[in-house]
Amino acid sequence: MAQMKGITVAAAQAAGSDRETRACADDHQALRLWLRLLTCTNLIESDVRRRLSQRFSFTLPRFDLMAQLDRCPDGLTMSELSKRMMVTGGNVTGITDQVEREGFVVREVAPNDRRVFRVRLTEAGRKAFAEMAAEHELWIKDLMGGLDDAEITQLLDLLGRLKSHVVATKP
Amino acid sequence: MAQMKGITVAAAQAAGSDRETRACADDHQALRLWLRLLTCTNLIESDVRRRLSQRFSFTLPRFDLMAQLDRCPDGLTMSELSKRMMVTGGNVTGITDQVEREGFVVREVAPNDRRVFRVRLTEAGRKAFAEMAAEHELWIKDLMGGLDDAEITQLLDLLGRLKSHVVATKP
DNA sequence: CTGTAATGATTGACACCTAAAATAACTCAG
DNA sequence: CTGAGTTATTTTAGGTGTCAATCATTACAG
Repeated sequence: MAQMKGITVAAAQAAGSDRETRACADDHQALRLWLRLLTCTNLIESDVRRRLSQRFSFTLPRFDLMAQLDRCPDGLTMSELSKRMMVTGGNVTGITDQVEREGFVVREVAPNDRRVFRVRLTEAGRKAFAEMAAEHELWIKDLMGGLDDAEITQLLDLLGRLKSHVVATKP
Repeated sequence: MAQMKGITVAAAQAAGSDRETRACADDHQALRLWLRLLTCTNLIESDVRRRLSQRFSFTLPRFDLMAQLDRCPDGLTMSELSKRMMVTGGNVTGITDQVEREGFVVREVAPNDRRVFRVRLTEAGRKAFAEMAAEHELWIKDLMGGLDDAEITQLLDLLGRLKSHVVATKP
C-alpha cells in the first residue's frame, strides 16, 4: 500500500493491481471465473472480519459457530458443528474452547452417550449473537448493494448450479 | 459424518446439511447470496488445496506466490507480492522463506535500494510451477464443468459488478 | 549536513486450520 | 462377557494469517 499513498483502493484495483484483474488475457474463462470468485469472497470476508473485530472484538469463526448454535436451541455436538462449519473437528475444539471461555456457550455431556458433548448458547451468548447478527446483516446488505434483486436472484441460481456440480464431482 | 454413514457427501449436501442450505427461509436474499458465495469458494478452494497437497506436496499460498512471480520474469518486491496476494507483508516473509528453502525462488537485493528484496523464480521454480499450473487449470475446468460458456460469462459479469461495488464501498 | 519522517522488510504474539495420532466410550458378533 | 471395530472428541505438529512493534535504509526539510 506504501507506494500508492493517496490513491484509493478503488483506483488501485481499477488500475489492475489485484490478483484477478491481472490474469493474463490468454487465461481461460474457467480460470478467470475462479479467480474472480475468490477475489469477491476474499474482499467481502476480510471486510466482515475487520468490522467484527473493530465493532465487537470478535472473530468470524466464533461468529459462525454461534450462528449455527443460534439456529438450534437444543444445541449441537462437536461433530455436527464440524460438518456444518465445514472445518475439522480439531478446529471446532479450539474455537469452542475460546467461546466457552468468553461465557457464550457451554458444553453439556449427553445423558446417554458419554463421548458426546452437546454445545449450546448461554443466555449471554444468545443476546450477544443477536446484537452482532443484526449489524452483520446490514453490512452484507450494504456490500451486496451494487446488485438489484434480479441480479441477486440470478447469482443465487448460477452459484447454486455451480455448487451442486462441485459437490457432485468431489469424491 | 457418523449418523449419515453410507450416504454420499452429495446426498448429504442435497439433503441440506451444510451451512448455506440450512439458512432459514426468512433470511434475506443478500445474506443467502453471501453464504452461497462463501460455500462455493470454500468447496473449490479446499478441493484445490487437497489436490495440490496430494499431487505435489505443495500448498495454495506457495502456489499463489509462484503464480505471481511466473507472470513477472523481472521478479517482484515483498510489498508488491503482499499487495497482489492480498495478504500482509509479514505473511509474505514466511511464505517466501518456505519457497526459498525449497529452492524455487531467490531473494536478490535491489542495486539502488538496500531495503528492497527482489524475489524471482529459479529455473527449478519455473519448471515446477509450469507442471503444477497445467494440472491446476484442468482441475478448475473440471470444477466449473457444470456451467456452459454462456453461464460462465454471465457469472463473470455479475461477479465483476459485485467486485466493483465492494471495492468502491470499502474505504 | 542533520535530524526527523517515511518506507521496506522482519519479528513476535496470537488465532485459525488441517491431517494424523491418541484417547475414551460405545456396539455387537461370537 | 469379551474383544475387535467404530465413533466422538482432543491433542500434536506444522503451515497460514493478522496486527503491532522493530530495525535498517532512504528521503527531505531546514
